[in-house]
Amino acid sequence: MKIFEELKARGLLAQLTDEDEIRELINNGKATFYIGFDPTADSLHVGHFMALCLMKRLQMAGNKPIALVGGGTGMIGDPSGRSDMRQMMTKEQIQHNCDCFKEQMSKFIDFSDDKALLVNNADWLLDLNYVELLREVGPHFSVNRMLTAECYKQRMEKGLSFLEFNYMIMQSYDFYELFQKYGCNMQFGGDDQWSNMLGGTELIRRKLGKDAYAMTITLLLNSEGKKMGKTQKGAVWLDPNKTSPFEFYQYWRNVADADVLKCIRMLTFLPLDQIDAMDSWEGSQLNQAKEILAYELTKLVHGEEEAKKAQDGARALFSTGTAAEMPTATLTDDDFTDGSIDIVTVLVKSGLVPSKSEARRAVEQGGVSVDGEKVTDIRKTYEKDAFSGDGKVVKRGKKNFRKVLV
RNA sequence: GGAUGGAUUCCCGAGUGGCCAAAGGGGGCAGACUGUAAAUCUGUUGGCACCGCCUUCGAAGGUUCGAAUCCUUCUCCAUCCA
Repeated sequence: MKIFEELKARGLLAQLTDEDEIRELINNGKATFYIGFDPTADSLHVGHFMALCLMKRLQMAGNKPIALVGGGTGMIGDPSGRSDMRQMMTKEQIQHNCDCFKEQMSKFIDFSDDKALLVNNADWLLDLNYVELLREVGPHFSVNRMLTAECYKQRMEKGLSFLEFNYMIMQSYDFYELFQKYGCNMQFGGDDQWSNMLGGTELIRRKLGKDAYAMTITLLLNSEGKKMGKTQKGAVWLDPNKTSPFEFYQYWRNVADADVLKCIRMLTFLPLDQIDAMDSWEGSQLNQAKEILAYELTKLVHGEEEAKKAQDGARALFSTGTAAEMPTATLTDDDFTDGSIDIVTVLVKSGLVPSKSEARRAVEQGGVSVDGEKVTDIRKTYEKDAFSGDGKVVKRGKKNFRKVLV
């Protein structure tokens, strides 16, 4: 099976400008393609991960990827699919985020020997002259048509600033620039980028009279239609300091039944026939598929060793309630009064709850246990010695554990 | 620049002088049931020294015994006019 067919079978392809041409190019390793990453945070997240995997797959098939970090476009902020304006970032922030991106990307993509490129659009966008740019590309964009673009739809109701309106032009200019400089003939990206990407192919056609192609990846949505990779606390990050391998593992271990196979298909590198075999799994067997998903993804992002640790930790934790692998918290002398500490304070200090009120509530509702024993009295106290040695395993709810040491 | 309407707790959205830490819904959290799933049911959802106190209803002032509610100024947003 060729790469194009594989991508299709995995359900990764959303929209394409010219299916036959794109198939021809990528199946024969003739594509030089780029994917843009806007530096909105100091770490990549799951959404970026899909794009990186796509790059990797295509690179393995002999195509040349260009990873573009949006040091320039980040100054503007992409309005696509957003209902309000992004907070403006300072140049320093953007630069910092770009640096972080570069480091994380190099773990996935092989940039050696010119096999892939890493560029920053700040290098050409920041020096543009306003009037010159207007004259150069302005005539090729129809405002009427831009306004009907899907990516502005939500903003047409709530208001769209001129700043953000220009995002599409900047992104189009990127493609135009890369096309000329590196012979980049394709752009890939998330499905929400479709209109921005088309802007680029149009610009190239009008300015240079040449063809370039665009293709989007399906957005990873769960069965409820929400974007995956988000938790209550925010995104699931690829940076182990922001989302620990254990948390990362747990996120995927806990996906809904309806979403497991889709995730395995779209995110992992497991062979398709193996995935097809899982298609008929149900019940507890399907539960195993979640373990596979979690393990495979953790392995891809954090390496085999971390994946093993996370898996062993999780298994032990949910079967016996004890394990070496779990987040720890250390109490200091200041946390104890007269050598003892109450359960409410333990919960807060360990980071299991954000406030004492919530701690109290958790205990009162029977959601707290220490070393497997349910705690129901909010006045329960512990001596300092109790935490010495291996410490105590404190649990809030079903899935929140913390080993508390002294 | 002018006119009108609006800004309420995580989100949506009631509340138009005391009964308001603020209805209702969503979401979150916890419990039961389970498969670390979904659905369902129950409880809970500002903080703390928790039958009490403190801080919250865009911001700052003011009226009042008492304000999310009334007045003044300001900021931001939406719609219409220019």
